[in-house]
Amino acid sequence: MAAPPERRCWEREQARLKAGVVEQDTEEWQKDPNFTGLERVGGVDLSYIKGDDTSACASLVVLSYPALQVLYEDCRMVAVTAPYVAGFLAFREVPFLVEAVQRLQQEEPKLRPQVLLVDGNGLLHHRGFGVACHLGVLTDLPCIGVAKNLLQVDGLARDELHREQIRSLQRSGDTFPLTGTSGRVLGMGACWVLDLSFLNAQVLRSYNNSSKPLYISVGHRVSLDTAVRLVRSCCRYRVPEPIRQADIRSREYIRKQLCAPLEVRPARPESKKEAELEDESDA
DNA sequence: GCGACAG
DNA sequence: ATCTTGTCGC
Repeated sequence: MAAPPERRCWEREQARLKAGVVEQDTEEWQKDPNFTGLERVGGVDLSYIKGDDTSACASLVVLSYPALQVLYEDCRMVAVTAPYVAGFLAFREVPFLVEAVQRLQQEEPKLRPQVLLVDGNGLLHHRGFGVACHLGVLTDLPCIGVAKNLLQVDGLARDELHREQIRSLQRSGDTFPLTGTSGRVLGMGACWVLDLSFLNAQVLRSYNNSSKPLYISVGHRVSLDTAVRLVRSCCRYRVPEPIRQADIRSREYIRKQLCAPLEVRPARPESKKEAELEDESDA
């Protein structure tokens, strides 16, 4: 659990970093209706092991645009220290994501993404500084927050109004603003994978009832409008391709990681020859 | 005061 | 985040 002193420390850091957030388009391609000039879109994600709250796999992928082919992939096991607390996700995940970006810039500078899609929120956050803002400021990359669930902040909740917005969305086929009690638009809800015309009416109805929107918000150096347009153009399925690929690959990496120790472990308690065995099996 | 709460 | 089976349709 997060003790009060730690929490105050976090908030101090957030306040400091927030001063660096840019909520406007800063790149030329962002102002183009077709994103001319955009060639690489990055996605980041962490996957966790079921009962283990310290081991995770951090992944960063870079996709070509607009083809959305994987150009770069980096998966790495990391030791998570901060617990998951809603509103403090950045302090749990961001350090490893920053490392991944730095590794990419050092090893494959030509593959540096021009924008990052982040699993989580940006301005749609209790203090207007979610993980997407955090990562954007620390890497100086344009970032967009894409959450699969609504973080209830500033009066936003999964209430009747929210459900009605989702229903109306399926008629207009577009997006709806996430307006807080303060009157400020913190992000946009969207659900584009609605092309279910091939289903019969019965199934279509149940599918619509269970369909969930995406929650898109500004992270850094991008306008909300551009963020929504870009995420939409990256969606083959509900989750935009960069994040989806990062998610798939980090999960797969963990799955293999989980199997590996089982082959070595039952060998023997002696430690000397274990290193040799591991060397051989790795090669 | 209690509950709700991105991944 | 993670645990899980089948089922339906292209």
